[in-house]
Amino acid sequence: MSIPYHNLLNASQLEAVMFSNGPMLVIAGAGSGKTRTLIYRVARLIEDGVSPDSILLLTFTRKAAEEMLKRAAKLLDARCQQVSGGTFHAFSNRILRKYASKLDIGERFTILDRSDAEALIAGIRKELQSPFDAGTLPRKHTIAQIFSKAANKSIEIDEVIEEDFSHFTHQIETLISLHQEYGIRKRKNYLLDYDDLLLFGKILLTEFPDIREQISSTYRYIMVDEYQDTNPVQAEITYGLTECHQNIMAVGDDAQSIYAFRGANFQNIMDFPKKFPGTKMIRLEENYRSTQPILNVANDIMLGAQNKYEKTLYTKITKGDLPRLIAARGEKRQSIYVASKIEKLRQQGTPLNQIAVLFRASFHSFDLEIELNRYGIPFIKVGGFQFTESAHIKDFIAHLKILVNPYDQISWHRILLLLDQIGPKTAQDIFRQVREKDVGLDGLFSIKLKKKRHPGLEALKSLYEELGDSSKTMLEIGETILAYYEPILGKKHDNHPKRIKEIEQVMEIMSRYDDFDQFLSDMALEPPNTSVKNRLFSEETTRDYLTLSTIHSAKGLEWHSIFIIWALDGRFPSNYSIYREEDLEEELRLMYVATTRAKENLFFVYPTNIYDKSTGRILYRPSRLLDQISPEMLKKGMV
DNA sequence: CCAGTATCCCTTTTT
DNA sequence: GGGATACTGG
Repeated sequence: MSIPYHNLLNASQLEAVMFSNGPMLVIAGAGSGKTRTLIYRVARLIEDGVSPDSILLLTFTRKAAEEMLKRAAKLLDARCQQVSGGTFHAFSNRILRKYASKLDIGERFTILDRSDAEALIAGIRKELQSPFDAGTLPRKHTIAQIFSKAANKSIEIDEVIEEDFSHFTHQIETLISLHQEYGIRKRKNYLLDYDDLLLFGKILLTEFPDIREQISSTYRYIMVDEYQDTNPVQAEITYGLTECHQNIMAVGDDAQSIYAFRGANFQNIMDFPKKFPGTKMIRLEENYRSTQPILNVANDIMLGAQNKYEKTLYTKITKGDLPRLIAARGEKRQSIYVASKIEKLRQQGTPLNQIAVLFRASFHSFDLEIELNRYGIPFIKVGGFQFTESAHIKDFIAHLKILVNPYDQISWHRILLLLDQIGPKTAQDIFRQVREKDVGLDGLFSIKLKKKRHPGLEALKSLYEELGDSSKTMLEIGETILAYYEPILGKKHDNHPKRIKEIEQVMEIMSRYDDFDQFLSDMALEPPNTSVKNRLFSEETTRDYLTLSTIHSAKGLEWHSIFIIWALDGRFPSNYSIYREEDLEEELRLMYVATTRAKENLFFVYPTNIYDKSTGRILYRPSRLLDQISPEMLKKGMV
């Protein structure tokens, strides 16, 4: 073997890397070299003659998978890049396209993102909302949340409502029929939401033994990263994938489970050895990332949790500065403190790409972004609103989507509402006609309406006439659509040059694809997620960016210096999550994840004298999640 | 049946 | 500060 594994890995890591066949569970504390272990195992398997395309690496984001395989390739050779990797959703999407006929879902189905799903729900909601109802139905956002929770936890709608939304119990009947109708409509029009991808993927693997065998003979070695954040459906998929050969390596850390809100259950980790008898258990506890003072704080934070496995992180890096807890008088001072401190760190030689500012919710960084601009500090922001969710991008993409799936009701609706003199009723009528004719996009050309002239509709017809009868490349199609859309955009928004630029960026991404199906899937499942860029610096002039990120999006990453802002009681944890024990524990784990991202410097910063609208109180106390930290382990300050 | 305006409510995290 | 809803005029 060419790689000197035993020189490069500690005993437990080595054991995991050398393990070959059968089930293995690696419980890996934060910073314990979990990613490293996965990478080395990929390399080791390939070096031992396992074919790279028989390995499947399931991770939380595509980026994580790509990053790992790139590192594996560096370690061994380019073969590692042939390993299949991605999210459960992306993997399900792949097998569903291939075996669509089995489930009768149409291989060119459309993936509904969250707002598409909500739009579909809103339509049905309107139809169902009768004047005889006692109250109004929950808003579309809430309804989608209920449906999604049911799907992800594999339970019924009424259970979810009784457990988490008991104030809607009186509307359970209506919500159940709304859910049924939602399912019918998706099926009829070849639409799948995020949850359907997993659900149908699971069905494929559990109810069709022949397909399960085909798939498992392709993928002989399954690796699942972040297993603590899988939900019951994903667990079923894992079981299905490995039933024939039992070659499964799951890696996770119960203390870092932060996705319970979407059905994840770290019970999956506990159940693993029961589900796979003879599981090899390996624990990685030595931390290679952070200094001991940082780990002390992290360990103390977890003291507050009831539901956990006793575990204490330790490191050989005993020296280091004490983490700081800074009170700032007001949000502005918080922003100024953070920005100036970052500037100072940069002057002392820490590159910006080694610094991150983390926060609980995406809007927490708004004020800081202004301050960073003032200081001329370039940054990228990860998490929160994606630019693919903004209206103009969705409009543009909708025009492409109906080329692939002409019965995509949501996209039709979007496109038609852009036109003058067409509102919800007319749009619905047009879609109904297209759908009933059942001749694909051609249905558009024989629409009959009461009004004689519809200039907008005529323009739309000629757009699709142009797109229909030629052998245009993807890019040319995009340009044609943009040319059509630009005047519409101009009428709707004042800042349309900026929006056009963003659409051009999307076309740039599109030009790297060979077919629309893949492009559209990726836009829904793995959109480019670095949204806001500091406009003072274009991408070309500097590669050194500060990172602003939600804690959720920072999972698995590390930086030299970390600032956790809005560490204010009432914001993190928010007032919503302090009532239920399990909610509060998830916040605690979230704080734990945030602190363990830091290698050398850690700053908790909170503004004081913040008026809270929802309670009418003034917030001034540091986060209760920090209460368990012994006073001597933090250096306190005020600015 | 569309489009514009006034009013009330809630405000997380992601595939 | 945005979204859903209700109401009004065309």
